Amino acid sequence: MTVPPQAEIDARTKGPGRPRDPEADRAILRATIELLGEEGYEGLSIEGVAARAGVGKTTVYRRWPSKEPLVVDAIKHYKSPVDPAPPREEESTRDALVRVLSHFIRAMGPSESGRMMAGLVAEMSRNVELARAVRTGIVEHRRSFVFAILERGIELGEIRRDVDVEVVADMLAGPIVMRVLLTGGAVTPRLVRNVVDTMLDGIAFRS
Amino acid sequence: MTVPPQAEIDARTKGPGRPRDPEADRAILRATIELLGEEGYEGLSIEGVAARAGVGKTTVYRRWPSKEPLVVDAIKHYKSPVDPAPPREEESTRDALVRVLSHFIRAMGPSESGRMMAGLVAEMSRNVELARAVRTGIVEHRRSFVFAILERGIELGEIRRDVDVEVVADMLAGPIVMRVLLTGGAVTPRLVRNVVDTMLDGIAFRS
DNA sequence: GGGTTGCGATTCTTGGGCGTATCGTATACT
DNA sequence: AGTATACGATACGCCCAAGAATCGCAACCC
Repeated sequence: MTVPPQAEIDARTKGPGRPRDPEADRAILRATIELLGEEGYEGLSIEGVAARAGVGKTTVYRRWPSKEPLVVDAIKHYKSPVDPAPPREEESTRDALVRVLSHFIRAMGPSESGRMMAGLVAEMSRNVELARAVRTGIVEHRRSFVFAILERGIELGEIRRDVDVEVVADMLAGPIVMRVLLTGGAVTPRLVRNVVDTMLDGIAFRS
Repeated sequence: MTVPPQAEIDARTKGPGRPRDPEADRAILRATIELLGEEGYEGLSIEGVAARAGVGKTTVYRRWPSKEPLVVDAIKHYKSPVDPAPPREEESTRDALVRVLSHFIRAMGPSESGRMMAGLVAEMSRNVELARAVRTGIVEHRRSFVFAILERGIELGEIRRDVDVEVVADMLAGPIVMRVLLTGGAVTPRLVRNVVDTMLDGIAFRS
């Protein structure tokens, strides 16, 4: 899924005059993501974005009319550096879950999207457009990897057929999100293994 | 645990002059909580708090020097309307978990602390004092009820001894928090039962 | 009753971001 | 060459909140 920037849609690529610098688009979107993590949505200013991107305010306003469309666009273009690999043929469901969640904790690290997500949460409860962009562009994308592994596990007979994959996915990601956003607790590979094993085996005592 | 307001600590309750109106303290703290949910931490203004509380700006500044101590104090005094009842003698661990999590989804509703928590998340990643107040005053308080039930379940032999109660508590609350803060999905009693049963039984297929 | 402090309301200065306009320069099309 | 648009930089008026100061009145102590 490749989304052309609103800027490119609006920009007349034909006709006279100096063409827009595509490098400016990239620098602005990158600066927006960075500052979202550092300042949050409310604290984000167009002036700050322009300064961080090394461009003039004019260059920002020529492309985006205000903060909201800019942030929505930045989120649409945001990609984790790498997606987790699909499960290998011989890989067990447990190992695949550990692997994809380990990938997730790196992606949610403070230098990655963790701080950015925190900066967006407050505004998401007010701003429907923004919330939709985050959900479809980031949250659903990441949950889809867990869905795939769980459904494959059901096919393989390693996972019960009656489980609700959405709920299980949230139970797997929940402790990581809780720690990153709320408790500030440690997010380690050990936590991931613990979560996966607890999820597979349950907590009920069996005699 | 009762925390006297910073205002009361500072206020000279003895000596000459008109005493401070304790109703003003309560109105200010309540307005702060309300506006945190509506505007978020960044959007919260002292002027807005004074207006909502029906007091003058002077009355706020006489008690708190700035926004951060005010919000920290408001959180320290924030109490959910009611805490969940402790587990009854004959109650199963499953029923107790369903009951306490059902209580939790009400407490995290939009008219309760759900929006307030969303409004705080961004600032918590920057503001250590605020983060500590939220964690010790709200998050830990609520987790403690789940801890108690899990540890009781271990005593009763209904829960395995080797589980990590912190991780399990986050796995139980995770789907609720994820939906409230990120996905906006439905938070229903059915979800709670689903989460608890999935947690107890696990998802691994057993022949 | 005099001294002291709290009250709501209002005024004032300061600071910063918004969004527009304008500059001289750069780079494209025709 | 001529025209049109983009560029970074800057200046501008506007608005809003911070935080201090002041006012007349209220409530408490001695």
